[in-house]
Amino acid sequence: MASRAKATILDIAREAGVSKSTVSLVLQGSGLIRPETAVKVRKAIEDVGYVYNRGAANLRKAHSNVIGMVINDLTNPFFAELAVGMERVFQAAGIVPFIANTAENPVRQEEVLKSLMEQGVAGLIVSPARGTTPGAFRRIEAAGVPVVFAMRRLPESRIPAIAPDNHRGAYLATQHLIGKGHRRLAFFGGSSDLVVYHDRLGGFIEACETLGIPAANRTIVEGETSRRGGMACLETALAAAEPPTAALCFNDAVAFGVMLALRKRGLEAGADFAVVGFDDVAEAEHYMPALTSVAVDTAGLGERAAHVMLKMIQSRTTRAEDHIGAVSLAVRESCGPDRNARGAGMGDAA
Amino acid sequence: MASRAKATILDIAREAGVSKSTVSLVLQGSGLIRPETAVKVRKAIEDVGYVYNRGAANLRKAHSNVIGMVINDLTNPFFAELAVGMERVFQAAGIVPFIANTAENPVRQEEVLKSLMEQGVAGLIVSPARGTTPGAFRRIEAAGVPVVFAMRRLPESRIPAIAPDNHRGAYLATQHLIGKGHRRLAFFGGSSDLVVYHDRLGGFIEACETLGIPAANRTIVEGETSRRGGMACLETALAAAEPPTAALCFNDAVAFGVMLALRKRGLEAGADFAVVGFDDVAEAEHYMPALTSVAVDTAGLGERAAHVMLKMIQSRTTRAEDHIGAVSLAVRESCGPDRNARGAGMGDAA
DNA sequence: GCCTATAAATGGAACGTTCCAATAAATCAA
DNA sequence: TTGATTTATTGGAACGTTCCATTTATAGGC
Repeated sequence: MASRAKATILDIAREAGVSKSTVSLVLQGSGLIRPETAVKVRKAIEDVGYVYNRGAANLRKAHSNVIGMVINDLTNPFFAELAVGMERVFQAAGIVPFIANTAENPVRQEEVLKSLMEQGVAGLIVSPARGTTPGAFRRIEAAGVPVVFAMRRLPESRIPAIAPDNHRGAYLATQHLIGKGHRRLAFFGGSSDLVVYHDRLGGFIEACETLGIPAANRTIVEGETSRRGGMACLETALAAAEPPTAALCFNDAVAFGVMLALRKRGLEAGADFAVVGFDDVAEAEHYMPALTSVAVDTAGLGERAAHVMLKMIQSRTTRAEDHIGAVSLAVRESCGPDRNARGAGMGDAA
Repeated sequence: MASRAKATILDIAREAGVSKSTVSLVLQGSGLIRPETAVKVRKAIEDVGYVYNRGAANLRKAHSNVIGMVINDLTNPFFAELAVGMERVFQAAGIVPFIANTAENPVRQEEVLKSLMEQGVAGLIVSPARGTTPGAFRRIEAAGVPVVFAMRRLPESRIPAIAPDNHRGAYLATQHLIGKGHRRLAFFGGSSDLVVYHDRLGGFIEACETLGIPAANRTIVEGETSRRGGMACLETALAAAEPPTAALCFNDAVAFGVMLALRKRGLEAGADFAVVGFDDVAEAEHYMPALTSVAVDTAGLGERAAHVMLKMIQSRTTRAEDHIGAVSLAVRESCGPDRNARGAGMGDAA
């Protein structure tokens, strides 16, 4: 039924023959009201088709239970996995997080953050869009709303970040490639306006230097962090006089693109050109050939970020420790057989 | 700057030496205020670090500009694409949609819907979770909040739905398989508590009947709508005495699973067993072998759904026409060469 | 019986906006 | 000058909650 105008606690009160205060108490599950009264009120709530007005409540309480998750690219399954990890934690805490997508666009991000703030969120978990300006979170910090960065962070910011050990992951992957006998390596994808980029590229370079790959034998191609970007990177690199024989990719999307481009050229990932991805999304394992990738425990990091956020809200602070998650290399087929023992043909797949 | 307590329009008013009403007018971009006054007020807004309290505003206006998108499985790129299509439209309209994931869980969905309603959304676009009870939207309808279903709909519901022509899509795909010479067909994945399932299965069956495939030669295996589900379906089907030689899958995720399971058995999708997917997600084209799939123009349907929603909100109605989107079959490699001309070897791919 | 302690329910003042009706200031017609 | 008209600005009452301070009812102790 429900009349046209929305029902309020006053309507409930009238219906149940009690005061609005009593209804409010029932709504909050207070133990102060007599059970029979509570039952009566709850029946009235049902009868009038009441829906709680959180906006009005927050006006008094100034303590919303809404948490915003701002994601830079929802179509990248990596971020979807991250979001799902966080949701698990929030769900257990009885909180419904609202997800918003920025599509890697700082302007859009600005709008999204503004909207979330206006909505009165209790906290924000953000994977900042590429090209986010350093001041983008100043107002939010000033407002005292806790923020944590997930997966990505900003150059100089006091906002806590939850991210994998990108440097080490890249180092491990590069080391693996060099161990396989590759001497001309490439780093594909990403752009230097991302802190993660420098972390990962840094690990790549450090491994090269430590293990004796001179700068002349290193190809670095920036590019979109997408399949398309990966395809472009490979084309660029293969056009060189002495092209690389292996590549560490900024992320799995780029790696898939590289593998695709290889196939287009009649080359086989693994046998003809080694490719390693980063993030280890679910598909990596099922790709053909299966993609070697740096596993970062995406969902685990999402859970961690959510926990940190919960703790910050609870302790009313805007500060927290960074968390650097452990990484490991999931070795599969895409980085191919050992080059030192070449000519042997098939077999061997890590 | 910004003091501990949140700034309100009264603080701005004091700072700018005007009344709160004037500030409110400026905030709403009313043309009634003198430009110099507006400038002064805007400066004050900046100075005090004000953030608009939409909850308080909605209390008066009863007209929020928040739209909720409730998605049953964000990790399925298909739904992520849908969400992105909608976002494009809403962004142009200056609206920030909030996305919430139900993880295919009706209980979770209930919570999510409740939370969104309490937040005072202006409208809801929902892809209902599997197993949603018919009454799940009764309260929302009673509250007069416009709802549209995207991709999925409920058995008996007056809520408008935006979905592809599932029946026809399945018919086309099945027809194609039969045309290729297959005589024992399977339908893999999905479950009968989904309306879409019946639509797609219906198309499959109609094609079989029309084109002379007797019921005895049809295998129908329900299963999870995921890669895992697809793998299970194939195993079940191949265990039969006279196993099928081709399958139409409920969606692409299932199809990928089937292809994976084929590979595990040393069989090749296309050559040894034909598989066709549904939805045509971005990866389908890039898979190995490339997946034949029913293309539904996901992003387009998302945009359509968003437009319908906008129109409903604008015209204050809760009714709208269903929209059935056109479909087409994207023929690729996974359905293999023509069986009638078998033994010829390679060649032919759509 | 009265007084006190406890339990249960209540009225009213906030919270931060919007919007109507009203005021004040400026302009114009006579 | 006076009154009418337009242009800018303003006070105050709402919106639907929460929560404090009270009130009212119930029980217990003597």
